[in-house]
Amino acid sequence: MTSQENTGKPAKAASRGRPRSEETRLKIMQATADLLRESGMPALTIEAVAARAGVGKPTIYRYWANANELAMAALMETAPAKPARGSGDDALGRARLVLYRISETFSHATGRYVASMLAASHEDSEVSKAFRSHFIRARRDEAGRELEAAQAAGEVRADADLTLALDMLFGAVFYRLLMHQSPMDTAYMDRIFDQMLAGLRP
Amino acid sequence: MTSQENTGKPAKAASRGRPRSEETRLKIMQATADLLRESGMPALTIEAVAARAGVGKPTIYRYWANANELAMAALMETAPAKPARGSGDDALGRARLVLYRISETFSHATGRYVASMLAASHEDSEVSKAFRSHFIRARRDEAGRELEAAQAAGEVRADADLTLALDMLFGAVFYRLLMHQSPMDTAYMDRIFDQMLAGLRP
DNA sequence: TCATTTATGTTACGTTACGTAACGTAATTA
DNA sequence: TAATTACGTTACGTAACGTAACATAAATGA
Repeated sequence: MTSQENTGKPAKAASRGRPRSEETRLKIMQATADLLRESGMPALTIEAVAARAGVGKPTIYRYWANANELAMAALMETAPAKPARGSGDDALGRARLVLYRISETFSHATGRYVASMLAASHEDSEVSKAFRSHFIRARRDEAGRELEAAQAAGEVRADADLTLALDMLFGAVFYRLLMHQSPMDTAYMDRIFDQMLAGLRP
Repeated sequence: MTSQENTGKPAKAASRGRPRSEETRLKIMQATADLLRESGMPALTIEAVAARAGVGKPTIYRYWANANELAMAALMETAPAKPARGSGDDALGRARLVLYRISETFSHATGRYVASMLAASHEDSEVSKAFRSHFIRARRDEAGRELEAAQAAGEVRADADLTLALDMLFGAVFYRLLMHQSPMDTAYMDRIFDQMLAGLRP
């Protein structure tokens, strides 16, 4: 059994032998997150993580295929993308909140890593897919549901292309973040959102 | 003199000693582009490039600081982002052409590398800046000029925020490319553009 | 209690690529 | 001809890779 397609959280089956130590897993995640925050991706070597976490190299390789996947796993735990529940009064307001939340997530220092790792990972390992889903797909779906609700309520044109609208909303955020390196604030998010609405209103 | 901030094309001064061999430079660029296309970024080691190009390692290090910069330099030569001159009848039509051209550039196999390298490079070396400018800034400015012309001609609302519009147009393209991994065709570009226009028209 | 199974840490190993230094040679200018 | 700069070759120490072998620890089932 290779370590190729492993998310770090084993499939809980096989109740037979010695169980996977959750403590060890946490130590690895913590050491990874720390190293990443302190010294960035280039410093994130398996050997450094092993040393810092006080675990053996083979233990790491058993669950993650390379430093990249390790980083993704740690970022998913460390920088959780919380759903934007709360004070939205209407569907459009809640969709706007999702965008705010996205910009929060990615504006922090570690968020930059998340963003560029998302962009750089073309391989489709389990971890890679989970990473995408965790940080993007889930947010996008959330915003999508709100836009659909808004459409049902007549606040958005019935023939509007919501998929396209989502591409443009999320696209602007990431584009500004990755290509521009410009700051993200809620004022900017509002302008994006309003601009988009101008084209969507009945 | 370190090789730190070198674009590969020396500042042509110092007519004193033996001149930089353009042939050697080309061999390095070619080998880099080939390796990148055939086996991807992980295979792009300085040693491999040196061997393939038939040059010495130190020669490469004299002009590029690392494999990343080497790749960027090669991509700038190999996958030139041509300006979208031609058959645009009006300003908006020409802006649309720029978007087409962008999607062409990035839809090809090597374009994917360009895109993810753009996203991943946060360092601000000379090469990195040139890379950004070559593939993004220049295109964006080009499209921006057309939108301004359209605005002056009254085809776009006078109070429209063009910077924002450009973020959304370009953002959608890169978002779809990098985060979605979805195909880009002119039909999609048209939908993006039309959607945006819906919010910009007087 | 004891055999079996699985996870872990340690140590060790061969391999690859790094980035630089030293040297002799080639190409150009003054 | 002397000075200068570029190039290729060889060599070196270092870092990290990824894996193998081994002994040990922790759980299960008979």
